[in-house]
Amino acid sequence: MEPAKLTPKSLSAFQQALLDYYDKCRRSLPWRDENDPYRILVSEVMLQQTRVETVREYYRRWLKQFPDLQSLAAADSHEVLKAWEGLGYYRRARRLHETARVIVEQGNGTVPRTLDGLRELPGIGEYTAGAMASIAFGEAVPAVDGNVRRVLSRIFDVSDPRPSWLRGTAAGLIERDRPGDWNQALMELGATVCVPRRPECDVCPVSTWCLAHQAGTESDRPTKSKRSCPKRIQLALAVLYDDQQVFLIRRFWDGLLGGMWAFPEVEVSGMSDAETGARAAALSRGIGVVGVGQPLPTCKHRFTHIEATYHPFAFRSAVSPVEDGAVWVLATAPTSFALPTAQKKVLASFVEHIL
DNA sequence: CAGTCGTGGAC
DNA sequence: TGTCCAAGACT
Repeated sequence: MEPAKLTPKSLSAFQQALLDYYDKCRRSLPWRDENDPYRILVSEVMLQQTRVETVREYYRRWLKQFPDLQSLAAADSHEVLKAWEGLGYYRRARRLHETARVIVEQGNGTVPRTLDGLRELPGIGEYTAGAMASIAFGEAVPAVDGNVRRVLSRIFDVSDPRPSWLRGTAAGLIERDRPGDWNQALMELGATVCVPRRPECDVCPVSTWCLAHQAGTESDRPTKSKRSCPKRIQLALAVLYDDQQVFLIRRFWDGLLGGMWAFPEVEVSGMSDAETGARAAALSRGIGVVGVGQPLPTCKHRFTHIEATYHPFAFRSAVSPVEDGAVWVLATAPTSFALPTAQKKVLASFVEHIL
């Protein structure tokens, strides 16, 4: 087909081409062909900044554990966090839990049906509200995620589209009969064909109308922002143990890994090895440490904006009564305690070297 | 508004 | 190896 420009006159052909592609080629996903607002909600929150393949299994287990809004609203915070363990961005779990409680307690269990109503809920931003409103309730509103941003940036050959332009443009393209499918079709195209690197324009159903493809600029659209390099920090960490038990504390709800269980730690960036060991020992004050700390191999862990190097030390101790927010658990099976990936690494190292 | 907030996979 | 990125939200 000859190159064409996307105009009000050609819009319906563009819509038809993309929806045909979606109907024919869409991936089979557990949350597709689903009209339960709660299930749509869970999938959308899990998918925030997280790959489809990662979400699949979490989604399945989550619905088994929390089959509806009521069961989630009634759940314990730590139980919720444990179900989210390993997914990352743990504040999402807390906000999803809050949202469930708000809907059950204030909304009588009825999920808001409009974008504006959904937008009020914690953890539901412009994208998620648009996705929910269009997919679950058929409201003709845009849902601009990273995929849609890339697709529109290429179709209109805009290097750095502003959020307001994206919303307005996406709103003007919506196929009014199938808003939910339309938004998902745009995302599906971005996820499978109009991908960041080496887009497959030769099989793209809408390349005819793509200005970037016509100009040969698709690889440069949208412009990739240079992100700041992660901060490097050193952390001393204390593994207090007695027989097979280790000591964990619950992190504060605010901040990194909020609410997760972890070994006591302290930042020691720039300090000497001796000072690092001393700071690790200081972490165990008051817990009844018996001997000196045994250093474990350091391990690196990369967060989004932090490159952390952990310096773990194992201290033989004695199980003693602990206050709220601390616990002794079996090192080989800390079940029911949500542990961050980095802490699991340290725990595995401890089990291997000390136990 | 630029920074905060995880993790695993692709290349 | 490092680098980028993935159905963002919130401050």
